[in-house]
Amino acid sequence: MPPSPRTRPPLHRVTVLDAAVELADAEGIEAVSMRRLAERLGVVPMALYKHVSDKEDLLDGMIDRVIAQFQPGDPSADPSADPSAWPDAVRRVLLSTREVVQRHPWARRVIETRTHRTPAVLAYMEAVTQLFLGGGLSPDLTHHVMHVLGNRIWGFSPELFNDPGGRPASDRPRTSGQPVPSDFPGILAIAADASARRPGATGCDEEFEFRFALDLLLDGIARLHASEWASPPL
Amino acid sequence: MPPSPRTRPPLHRVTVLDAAVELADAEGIEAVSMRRLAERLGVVPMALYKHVSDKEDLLDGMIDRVIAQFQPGDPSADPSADPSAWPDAVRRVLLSTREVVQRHPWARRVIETRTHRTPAVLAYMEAVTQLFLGGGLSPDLTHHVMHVLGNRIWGFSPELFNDPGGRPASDRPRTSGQPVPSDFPGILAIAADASARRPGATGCDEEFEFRFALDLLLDGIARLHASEWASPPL
DNA sequence: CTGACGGGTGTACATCGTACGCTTTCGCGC
DNA sequence: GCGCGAAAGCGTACGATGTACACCCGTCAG
Repeated sequence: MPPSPRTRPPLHRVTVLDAAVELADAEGIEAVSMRRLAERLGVVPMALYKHVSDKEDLLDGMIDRVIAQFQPGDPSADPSADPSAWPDAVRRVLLSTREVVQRHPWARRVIETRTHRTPAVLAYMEAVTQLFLGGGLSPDLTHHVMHVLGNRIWGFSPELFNDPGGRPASDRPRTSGQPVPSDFPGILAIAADASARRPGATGCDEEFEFRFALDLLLDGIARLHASEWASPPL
Repeated sequence: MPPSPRTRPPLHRVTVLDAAVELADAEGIEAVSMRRLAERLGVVPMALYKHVSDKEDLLDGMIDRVIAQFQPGDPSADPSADPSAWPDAVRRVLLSTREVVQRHPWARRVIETRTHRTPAVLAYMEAVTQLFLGGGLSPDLTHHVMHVLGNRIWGFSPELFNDPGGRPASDRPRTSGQPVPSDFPGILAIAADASARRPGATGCDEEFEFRFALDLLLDGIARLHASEWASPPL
């Protein structure tokens, strides 16, 4: 039902979110306040609350809009054709993701402060997970590999699976839809495998994940060192 | 009475910072406002500005206090004794760092929002760098390895070396001291090597760093997969 | 005694997120 | 056409936050 014409077409969630993304791109994330955003949309601040439940929801939605630009699967390449092709597939996806994130520099910081796993985030994780599973990696290995892709020097991993990211995690109803588990068979397979291995455990063994990632990196580094690796010439 | 007794000993920078860390540990980082912190110190909010230049400086200082708990070098182990011992040394340092960060869960998020490279941060990076250099790794390889320890699934790396993290990076004078380059010979060696390889370039080649990290991980993962790796039994 | 200075005070302002209630507009069954 | 209920937008108001600015007071060097 097309909105009948008035002075200004009515706002919608995506209109608001895209305007926020645009604002952040142009003036940085700290310029994205409800008032500034409303002003840019020619509307009073409180009008926005008809489309996002609060600012957290706005930020969640902005990230969803960015993630929507990812290209998690290249449908032209059948993943099961060549079982050894998964590294290239993963490389392609991550490099394309990187390109998108670089176009929205603020997204990096915002992603790290998100405490909700929105459907878009889960869908992206599912897509990457499927690349590994489709390549024949076990759910077990895939599980830890997904963790590895987030570990870093500071001594923590960004808790992709468990949720206690921010303290209160206000239970105000999100405006975005709730994810349904069956949409994410890959993630589910991982979770099932993990809980079979550690019955009764809730969440992942972060300590193990950290050591796993660390050893993987140190092994790889030692191998490069032993083979006298050097930067390619210009 | 040399420090003549008054109702309360005067504040110092570290007093303020440690109180802030305590507050964050107890009630979460969002509880750390200038007012709440001042209240906890029995002082009026504006009094804090005699010890920190603004809130960014407060957060920088809090991180410095956390980093001060890291144990970057174990002096009992001579790093040059066994040239193949560097992986263990790195492992020890990172696991101890991880322990500290886990005691201050807010630190993870705050570190990621810092835009300044404070002396404490640089000192920590220097210490890790020295472990690799001391193990015989080339400055070239060490350089990229330091970047690797920060790359992740989302398509960005956390720009450890170059500084354009936040936009304006207010040039108000920080209350903390300015770092002097000669204190960081390891980082310096890396920078020198890098600029010799890419004359005229400013900053690191983030694109290269990302691909380097990605390939390192994918190689390691493929190797584990080929050897039919599985989680150790409980 | 005096004057500078470092630490602490008090007031004031702009900005932020958002609760609450009102008005306008739109689409639809009558 | 009419009325009505829901959706969309408006206006006011409140409490919190970071911090600029002017001031006050106790200490100490001269």
